[in-house]
Amino acid sequence: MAVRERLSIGALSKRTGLAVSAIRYYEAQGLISPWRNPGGQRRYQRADIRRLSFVMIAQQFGLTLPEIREVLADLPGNRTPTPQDWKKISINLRAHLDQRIDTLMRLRDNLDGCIGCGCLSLPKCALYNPDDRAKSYGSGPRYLMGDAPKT
Amino acid sequence: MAVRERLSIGALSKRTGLAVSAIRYYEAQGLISPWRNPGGQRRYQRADIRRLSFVMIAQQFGLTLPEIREVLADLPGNRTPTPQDWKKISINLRAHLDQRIDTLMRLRDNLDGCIGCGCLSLPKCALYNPDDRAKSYGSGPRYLMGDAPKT
DNA sequence: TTAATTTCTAAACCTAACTTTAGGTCAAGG
DNA sequence: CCTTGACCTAAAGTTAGGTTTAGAAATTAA
Repeated sequence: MAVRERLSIGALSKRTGLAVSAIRYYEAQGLISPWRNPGGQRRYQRADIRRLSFVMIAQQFGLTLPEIREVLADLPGNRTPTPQDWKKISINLRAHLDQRIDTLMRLRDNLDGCIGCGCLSLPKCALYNPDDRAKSYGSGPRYLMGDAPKT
Repeated sequence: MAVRERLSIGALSKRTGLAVSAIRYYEAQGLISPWRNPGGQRRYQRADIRRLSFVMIAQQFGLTLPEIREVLADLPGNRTPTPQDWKKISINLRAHLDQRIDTLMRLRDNLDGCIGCGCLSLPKCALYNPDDRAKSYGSGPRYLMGDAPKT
């Protein structure tokens, strides 16, 4: 409730390590909603430090910003995650992570079977399994990722 | 040596599943170097099917196109990998993959230790370890990835 | 021989997640 | 009061890995 509860964007930047421009960008993406002081400058609560920390951690787990926004939006009153919220969320993050690890480990197993084979035959080689490709826009040939080109 | 050894870009596209535009793009990135017929059209060898297969597989291992180019460039005569080359290369790819898996597994271990904690304190939380961040341009706050912004 | 495919180049566009820039406003210290 | 330094917005730029488009030339099929 004290005056120092209200952080400027620069102060929040220092506390979280995020660039000021990144914080504004997250706002544009609907991840955080500060209010404004009479002069039009953004003012944040202390809880927003945790909110942004959550965003950064969730990114490490491979969530996109829209996905993170949804997780946050599902919290009652769109609040910053409490320890109780965090418990539920982290179980989901773990599933996310497990899947990524699993995919990579299968790839590794296949590689072990292929060392020395060198066939690189696309129809036959277990190493080339499009189903296992990490799905992401902007990386890797999209054609093979289920997004066929026009011609 | 027969005439059918010389593939057009469309034929190569069908054999590899890559879009024609992707093949041209790889050429611009120095991953493949076809010669031209009298009319100026690209002509490829059969070995180029394997070369592109290698590119696709290496991408799954998380190598960037410049990295793949270097691997290929290290081969004598910049040739397409033979089974012998492949053996050496695949041992390197495995190390690459092991590291990625290791990073994710450490993240998972930390998450397990944190479920129910919910502190989300950046200075203290093991979940927030910038060293473990996947390094990639265009994703994630660059500031924390060692690429400090101007202001 | 003509029509239909392919192919060619160069440049613009796409996504995600930001950063940079330009031109102006606000706030705090001396 | 005045000068910094922090902040504001909107738009454009960045990166990787491609795709799309436009207009022209080559090739193939009928």
